[in-house]
Amino acid sequence: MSQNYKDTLNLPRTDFPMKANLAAREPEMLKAWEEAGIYRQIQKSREGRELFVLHDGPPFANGDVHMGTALNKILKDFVVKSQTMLGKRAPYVPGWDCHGLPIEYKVVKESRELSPLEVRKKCEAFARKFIDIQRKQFKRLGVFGDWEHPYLTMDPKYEAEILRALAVFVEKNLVYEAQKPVFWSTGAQTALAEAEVEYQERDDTAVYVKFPVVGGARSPNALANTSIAIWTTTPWTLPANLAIAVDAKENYVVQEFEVVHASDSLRGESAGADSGESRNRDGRTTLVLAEKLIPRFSAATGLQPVGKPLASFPGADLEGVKARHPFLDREVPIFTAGFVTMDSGTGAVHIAPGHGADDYVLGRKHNLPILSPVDDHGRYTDEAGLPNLTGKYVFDANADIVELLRERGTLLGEEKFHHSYPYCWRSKTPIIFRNVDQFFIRIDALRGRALQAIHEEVKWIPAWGENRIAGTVESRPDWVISRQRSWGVPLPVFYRAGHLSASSSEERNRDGRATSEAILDPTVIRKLADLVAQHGSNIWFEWDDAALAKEVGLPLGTTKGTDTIDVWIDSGVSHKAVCAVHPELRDPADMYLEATDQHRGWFQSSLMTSIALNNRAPYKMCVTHGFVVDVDGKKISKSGTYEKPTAADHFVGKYGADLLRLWASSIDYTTDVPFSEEIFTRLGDTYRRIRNTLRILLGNLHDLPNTRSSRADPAHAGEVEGARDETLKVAHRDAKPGLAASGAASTLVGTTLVDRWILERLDEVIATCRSAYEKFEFHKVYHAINQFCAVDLSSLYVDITKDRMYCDAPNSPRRRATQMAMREVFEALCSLLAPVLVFTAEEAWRYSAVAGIADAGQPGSVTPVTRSVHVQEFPQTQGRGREAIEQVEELLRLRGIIGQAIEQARQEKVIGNTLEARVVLNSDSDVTQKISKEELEEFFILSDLTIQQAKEASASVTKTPYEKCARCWRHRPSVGTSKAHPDLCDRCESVVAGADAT
RNA sequence: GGGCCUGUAGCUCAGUUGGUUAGAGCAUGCGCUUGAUAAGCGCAGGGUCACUGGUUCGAGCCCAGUCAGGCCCA
Repeated sequence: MSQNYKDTLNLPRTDFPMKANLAAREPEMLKAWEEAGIYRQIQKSREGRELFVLHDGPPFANGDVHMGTALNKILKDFVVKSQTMLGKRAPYVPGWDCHGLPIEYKVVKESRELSPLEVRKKCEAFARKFIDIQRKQFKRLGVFGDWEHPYLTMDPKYEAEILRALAVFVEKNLVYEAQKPVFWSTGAQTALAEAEVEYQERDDTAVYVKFPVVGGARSPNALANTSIAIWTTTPWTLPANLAIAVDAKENYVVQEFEVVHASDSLRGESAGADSGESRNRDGRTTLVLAEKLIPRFSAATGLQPVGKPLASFPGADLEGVKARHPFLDREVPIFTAGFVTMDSGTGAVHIAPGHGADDYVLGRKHNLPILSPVDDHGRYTDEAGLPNLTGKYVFDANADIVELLRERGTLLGEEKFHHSYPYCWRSKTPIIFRNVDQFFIRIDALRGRALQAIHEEVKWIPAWGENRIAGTVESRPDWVISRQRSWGVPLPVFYRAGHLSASSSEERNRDGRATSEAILDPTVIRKLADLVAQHGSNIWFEWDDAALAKEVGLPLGTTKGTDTIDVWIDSGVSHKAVCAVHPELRDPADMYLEATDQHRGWFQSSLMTSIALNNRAPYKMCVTHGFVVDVDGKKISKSGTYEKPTAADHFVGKYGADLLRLWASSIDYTTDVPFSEEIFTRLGDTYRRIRNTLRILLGNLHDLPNTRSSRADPAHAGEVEGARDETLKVAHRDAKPGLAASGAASTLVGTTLVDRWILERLDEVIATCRSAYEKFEFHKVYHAINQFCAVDLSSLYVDITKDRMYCDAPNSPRRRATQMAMREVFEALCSLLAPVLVFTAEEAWRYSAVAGIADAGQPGSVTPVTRSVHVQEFPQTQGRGREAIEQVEELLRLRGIIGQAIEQARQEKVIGNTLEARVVLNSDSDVTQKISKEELEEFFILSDLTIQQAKEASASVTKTPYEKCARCWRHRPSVGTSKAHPDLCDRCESVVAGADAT
C-alpha cells in the first residue's frame, strides 16, 4: 500500500543525462555551434562594448597539439570567454607561425636536392597541412575564435608587413652588417642549424702549444721567460687565434719542466732552436698552466715538472698579459672566461673568434676582430697569413700546422684524440665554425626604452615575470636577423654589381669585416613589400636578378641576397601585421598569454620590434603559464621508462574536452602544471559532482512555471500548471527583467532560512568567481564552484530541501520559493561554469531553456544559439549580506554535535536511519530561538527534535516513539490521526487529500 | 655554472601585515540510504608545512644554506 504514495511525490524529472558521454556528445555540440556561427553571434552581441584584445601567440605549424599547446589555448579561451561574459567585446583571432627551420628540415630530409623554391613550396604545403590539423584539434577543445580567418605569417600580406617593419628598422639605423661564426658545412657549402648537425666519433691530432709571454700591464715578474701552454684538437684554427682564455678562479702555476725521455711527441722540442725566451739553456722549459692539469699534461707530453712551482696565482692575475702567437707575427691577449673547464687541456684555451661560439662572444666582448680565413669549401684563404697553405682544405692542413709548430719550437706535444665531432647531416663532412656575413639589430638602441616599458608600463602576471624579462633584455646581445635558410621571408638585401658572394672572404678587410656591398634601402624594401603583398614572397626566388632589380628600381647588374629573415621577426611583428590592421583588434593588445619560455621568445621579440616601430610595448599585460610536468614534478618527456601519450587528442578522446578544460581550470598555471592519469581520474569525480548538481537542480525545476517569458514553449505549455499559482503571480509581477527577477525569490512567501542562506552563498560565489575571472585566477573559480556544488548545494541545500521538494504540494509556497532559489542558482552556475565547461554548461542550459527554466534570451528569436549560455553575461551579486550565512554557520556547528550523537546511537544500534532518531538538542546559540522548530527539524533533517537552551551545546539521541509516515518517511506525532490515511502525517495527508480533490 | 621560479595530507588547492590545535574538496576506511540510484548522506583516519640552521616571546609565512624539480641562458 505504502508504495502507492510514491506516485504522489514530486520527484525530480529531467532528461539531462547523468552520464556525460562527452567524447560522443561534444562533437554534436560543436557541429551545432558551427552551423549557427556562434563566434560571430557572440561578437555581434557585444557590438559597442568595451574592447578586450587577447592577441594569440602563433604556435608553430608543426605536429599535433600536445598537452602544453592545449593548456595554452584553453587558458586563452578562458580569458576570452570570461571577458565576454563580463560584458566586454573580446574577439579572438588565432594565428600560426609558418616559416622556420623545423619544417624546412623535415621537408629537406624527405627529399633532397631540391631548389630553394621547391623547398619553399613543399614547406608551405607542410605548414598548411598542420594548420588544418591543429585548427581541428583546437576547435575540438571548445575554443571559440575566428578559425576561418586566422593570421598566417606566410600570408603575402603578413610577409609584406614584415618587410615594411624591416624598412623602418633600416630607416632608423637599427640594422647593421657584421660577421658571426656559424656551423658551416664545407661539403654542402652552406650554414647549418644546430638541428642539422649530427655527431660522429673521430680521431684528431690534439696538440699542446706554447705561447711565449711577452709582458703586459699587470704581468707578475714571475712570468718573465715563460710561455702559456694551450691545448687544441683543431690545430687548423691556430692561424685565426687572437687570444687565450683562462678561468679567473682556478689556480695557475709557473712551473719548470724537463724532458724525461725522448719520444716522438717531443721532436718539436728537440728540433726547436730559436723558440727563444721561455727555453732555458739546459733544455728545460718554463710554462704557465692550471695546477690541476699538470699530471695530465705531463702524461701527454712526457714533460716532467722540475721542483716546486715558481709561482702560483689565480687565473684572474693573468688577465691582460700578452703572449706571442706560436708562428704568426702577432701578440695575443689573455682574458678570463667562464667557459674554461678543467676536464682537459691546460686550463688555457686558445681563442679564435671566427671559429667558435664561445670564442666569438669573448672576442666581441673585448673588441677583437672576428678572423675566419677560410672559404666556402673549407680552404684557407691568404688571410690566414700562410701563403704555402692558401687553398688547402683545413682538415688536410692540420698536419702542416703541426709541422709548422714543430719547426718553430712551439709544439709541446701531440696526441691522438678520440672524440665526437659535429658532422653535416647531408654531406657527412666534418663541420667547421666559420664566419658569415650576418645582419643584426642594434639592441642597445632599444634596450633602455624596452626596460622602461617593462618596469613602468606593462603588467606582468605573475609579477616575477617582470624580473625575468628584464633580466633577459638587460643581457641580450644584438639580434641576428639573417638566416642562411630557404623557408622564410627573404631578407631584402641586394648587392651592387661585382659583388661575389655574401660569404666570400675575399671581400673582407683585414679586420674581418665585410666591405659594404650590401644595399639595404627602405624605399627598395617598401617597393619589394608591395610586390610581395601582391605576389607572395616566392617572387624573390622565382624572378631573376634583373627582373627584381627593375621592379624595385635598382640598376641592372644588382644581385639579390639569399638569406631569409629570422622567424622571430615574423612573429615579433604580429602586433603590426595583425593587431594594428585587423578591423576588430587593436594595437596595443590588452594581453599576451604564453608559456614562460616566451619571456625570452615572443614577449621579447614583440617588445623590441614594437619599441622600434612605435616606441611603446605592444601589450598592456603579459600572462605566463608553466610547463606541463608529470606527477612527480618532472618534465613529461623525461619521466617514466615508456612513452606516455602527450597528444591532447588522446585525452580528448578518452575523457572529453570539458575534462581537459576542467584540468586547465583546476591548476595554478603560474607554476609548473602537474598532469597525470590519476589527476584526470580525480577530475572525473569532480566533474560528475558538478554535473549531478546541475542535474538535480534541473530535475527539481521541472514543474516550475516559466515566469521569464510570455512566450511559453508550446511543447511544454500543457505542463505549466502553476499558472494559477498565487505565489508566483506575486513573484512575476514584482519581477524586473533578467536576473533582478530572482531578487524576489528570497522575499517570497514561504521563503525559509536555507533559501535565504543559499542565495547569500550564491552571492559570495558570484563575487568570488567574478573577481577570479577578472584577475585570471581560474583555479579559484574551480575551487569555489566545486565547494559550492559539493558542500553547499549537494550535501546541504538539496538534501535539506528534498522533503519539501518531494513531499509538499507542488505549488506550496515554500516549495515554490525553493524552486525560485534553485533556478537562480542553476542559471548562475551555468554562466559561471560556461568558460570552463563549455559543452556541459551549454548542454544543461539547453535542457533548462527547453523547459522554460532559464532565461531564454531575446524573445522572438528561435535560433537556439541566441540563447546560448555563451552569449550570456555573468550574474551580478545582489548585495544580500551575510545574515543567513552567519545563522547557518551556527546551525552547522550544532548539526555537527547532533551528527556525532546520532552516529554513536547508530553504532549502538539504537537507531538505523537518522529519521528514526529523537534528538534533544541543548543549544548554546540564540539562532535556535529565532528559527521555528519546524524549520530546524527540516534543516537538521530530523523527525523529532526538542530544543533546550543551555550554556554548553550537546545532543542526546533516543529512538522516536512516533510512527513513520508512509509517504515522507519522517516519524511524526500526527501519523495515525487521519481516518482516510492513517499511515500519513498531517502534512502528507493534506497534500494527498488536496490532490484527490482536484 | 648563471638568471628567474616552485616545493603545505595519496591528488588539486587555501592559509591575510609572523599569533590558538595548519584548512577545504576529491580519494581511502566504516556506516546509512535505495524517492538524485553507474547516484545521495553521515562519521573517521590521514600533514616533522622538502631539509638544516638563524631572527623572534612566537615561523608554513621572514633570513641564510642544502636537496629536489621547472623554464631560460652558458
